[in-house]
Amino acid sequence: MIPNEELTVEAVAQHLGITARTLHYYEEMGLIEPTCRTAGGHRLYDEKVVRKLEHIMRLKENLGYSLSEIRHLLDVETSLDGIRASLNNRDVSVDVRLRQLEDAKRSLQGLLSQIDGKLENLKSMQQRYQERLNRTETLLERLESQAVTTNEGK
Amino acid sequence: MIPNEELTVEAVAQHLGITARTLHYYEEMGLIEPTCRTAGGHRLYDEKVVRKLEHIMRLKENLGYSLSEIRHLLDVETSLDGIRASLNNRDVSVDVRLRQLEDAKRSLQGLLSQIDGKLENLKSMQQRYQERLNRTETLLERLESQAVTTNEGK
DNA sequence: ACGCTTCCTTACGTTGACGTTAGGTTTATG
DNA sequence: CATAAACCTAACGTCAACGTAAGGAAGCGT
Repeated sequence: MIPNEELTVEAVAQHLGITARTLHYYEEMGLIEPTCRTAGGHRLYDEKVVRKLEHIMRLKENLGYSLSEIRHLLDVETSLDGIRASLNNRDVSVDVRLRQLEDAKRSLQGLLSQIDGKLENLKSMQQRYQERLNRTETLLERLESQAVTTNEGK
Repeated sequence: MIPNEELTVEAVAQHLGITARTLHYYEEMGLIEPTCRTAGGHRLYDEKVVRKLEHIMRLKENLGYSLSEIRHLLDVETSLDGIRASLNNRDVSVDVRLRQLEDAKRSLQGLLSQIDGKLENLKSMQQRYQERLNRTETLLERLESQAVTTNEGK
């Protein structure tokens, strides 16, 4: 994959297994932006947006987040990056940055505790269904051997 | 919690943090059934249904399953229980049972691989956000000490 | 230059999972 | 036994997350 390649909307959509409409919708919702447009107005994306979209899809599919919740999280992340980038900028007061950082911390902690909860739930479900599968497999083997002997008896 | 207690629709809903409408809807979709009705037609549930509902909610919230997917899974589970219960019933042919068992096995394997995938995804997300939180916390501490010294200098 | 595909914007349609009335019945309680 | 609270069925409303269609412009291969 060539870096800085400019991808059309269909290219991105196909790569991610979604549709162009979804990209447009995410743009409407303020989740993504095309990196640039052609003279005629066609959208062009780059690798960075693709990674962001993969991130969005993980948040959706693994945590069941709504698009507005995802937007909030992305805002938190970019806010953090912004603070990091402007650390030696005297124009931003320390107080403002402290508030932003504490908001970000709370958001991240909330997210992490949700992830922890999901992990626990998933592990117990995994165990439960693994046991069920094991029982099913032993039962299946018993019935298979029974079917064989039945056929042999013919 | 007294076993075999008969719970009204509101009691169940409150216990689970959902609404009566949701219970009715799940009944419409074939996910649950009240264990019985009063003479006047009011629904009554027992502990078993409550556990089933908790199971349903886990499938929804942790795996993002739709109600029809959940219905399918529940059907598989009851089918398995049915086979187990009628093992010494000669009326059911071995062939039929074998097919049902193999279907069930496939469904369970699919579910388990989905769970595995989610677990992996969640773990990597957990790591990513944990690192982000750590960086945020160290940054916060740095800024806090900075704010303190600034105030001291006044 | 021309045809075909891709993309644009705008706008209405759809689907799942409930929420919300409405009008009438049942059940619990003083 | 009356009456308020909970419940019933049936039906329409809602919201997020897209799907789909229309009419026109842009890109591109030859």
